[in-house]
Amino acid sequence: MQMKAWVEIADDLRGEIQRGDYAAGARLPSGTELMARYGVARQTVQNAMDQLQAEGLVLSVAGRGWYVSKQKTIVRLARNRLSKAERTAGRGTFMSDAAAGGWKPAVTVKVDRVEATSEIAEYLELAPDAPQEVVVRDRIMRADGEVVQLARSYLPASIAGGTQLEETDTGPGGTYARLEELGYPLSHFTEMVSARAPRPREADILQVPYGFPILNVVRIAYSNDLPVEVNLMVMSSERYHLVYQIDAQ
Amino acid sequence: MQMKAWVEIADDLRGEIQRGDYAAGARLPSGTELMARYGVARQTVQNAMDQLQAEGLVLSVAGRGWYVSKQKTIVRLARNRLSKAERTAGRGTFMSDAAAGGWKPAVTVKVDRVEATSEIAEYLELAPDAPQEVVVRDRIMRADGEVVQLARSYLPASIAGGTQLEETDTGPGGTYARLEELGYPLSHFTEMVSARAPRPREADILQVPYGFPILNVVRIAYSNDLPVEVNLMVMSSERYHLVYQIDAQ
DNA sequence: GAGTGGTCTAGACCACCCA
DNA sequence: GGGTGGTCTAGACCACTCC
Repeated sequence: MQMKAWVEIADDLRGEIQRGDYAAGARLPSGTELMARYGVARQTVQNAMDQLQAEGLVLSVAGRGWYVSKQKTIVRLARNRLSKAERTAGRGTFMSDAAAGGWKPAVTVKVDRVEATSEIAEYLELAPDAPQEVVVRDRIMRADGEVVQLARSYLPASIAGGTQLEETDTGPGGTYARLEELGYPLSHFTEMVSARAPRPREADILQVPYGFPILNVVRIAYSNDLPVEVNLMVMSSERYHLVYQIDAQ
Repeated sequence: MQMKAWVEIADDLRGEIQRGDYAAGARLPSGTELMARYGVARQTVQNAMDQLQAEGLVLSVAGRGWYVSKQKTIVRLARNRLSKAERTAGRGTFMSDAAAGGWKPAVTVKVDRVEATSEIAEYLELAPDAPQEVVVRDRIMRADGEVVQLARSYLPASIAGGTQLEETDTGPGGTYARLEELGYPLSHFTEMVSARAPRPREADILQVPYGFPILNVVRIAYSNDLPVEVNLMVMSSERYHLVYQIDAQ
């Protein structure tokens, strides 16, 4: 009936999970059992389970079995995480989320200085004849020890060069607080959200299954229509749900 | 060196594509060629290509070959797509996007009336003792004939029942214009964005490869803190990039 | 008819877990 | 040591495209 055998198996198991036949955390039938039940080869069962993992329903534990994944506490990005109030309260956005979500944040930072790629130059609206040097802040964010986000920020060297923005620790309130002190009051941000499969390297770092999609966010910070920072973020879609509020005007 | 053979192949080809060895639209080496080049089995090459497809870099054409996917025109959702100006101009949000993007929109609609699930009741903040009946508007959106978005809206029957919101055609300005006429001026919207692998059925409808992630958006429309509509949207992450603007306050 | 991508099978090997 | 998930191979069949 079905064109693809593994689709039928995945549909069956998904239905059973959603109907509550298997509770969260429960162990699913083993590969050998499923091979017998459906009369298919090992790889076909594997394909079905890969699909359910990519959907976020199932978690595999090597040497033990497949388990119905528990609903992880989702991390919400509220509107006011970018508010001036949070900055003056001395919190960066990630710390702000952590405080709201109740988990223990940790960040490792690496700072560098490079020539902007054409993509970055475009985001920062650097004129072709202007200096193309940018400060790069590379960050790995952890929640309760687990890697949940990779972020890479670029700031024009003409603004950030030689300031605390080139130190690993940007101090209370983070990058945005320092930018405002340097005479660049922030007016607004744009965030562009997209999704894609992780590169194998990203999947390893974020500790997500290979097919599991990641969210890609490009945030640009503006000071009166002048772009002062662009931040490329990659996060596990299992851990993050992004929330935005829009006025109806 | 690499643990997984297909990861190495995928990394190689990704590098070659990004370095520009293969232009957009160009044909990649065939399966037989890659099997010979890397000394691996057919399935291993297939796995590598599946990965590159999920990343959105490669497109397969059955019976012809693998091609570097062209950068599709991205559909941007600007802030003012939900603005009052667009509504009074007689445009729904999808029509608004179409006008901005320059493509030909088409929508098929199915309307129904059902009991709210617990998820929907929660979004609409329906009290347990209040009537749970909701009007469901099921929509398939096409851009230039291609399916790009599935949307399912729920409105409390106490608001939408017996009105034009239960017709397939909601008239100029769409659902939101009618809600305002019915005495529910819109104050703001919340959008919650997440990503996941499509269910096989969704992948077929949206015409995306199986591993290719989809964006999941839950939009709630509020009239002075009263939720009047919840809209569950599913869209191909290949076609959609979501843009939000946030004030720095 | 030859070549292509896509799917499935049978069998093998590995790393891991648990009794 | 036996069971588990994960990966790879060799070979087969199918649908499709192009000549």
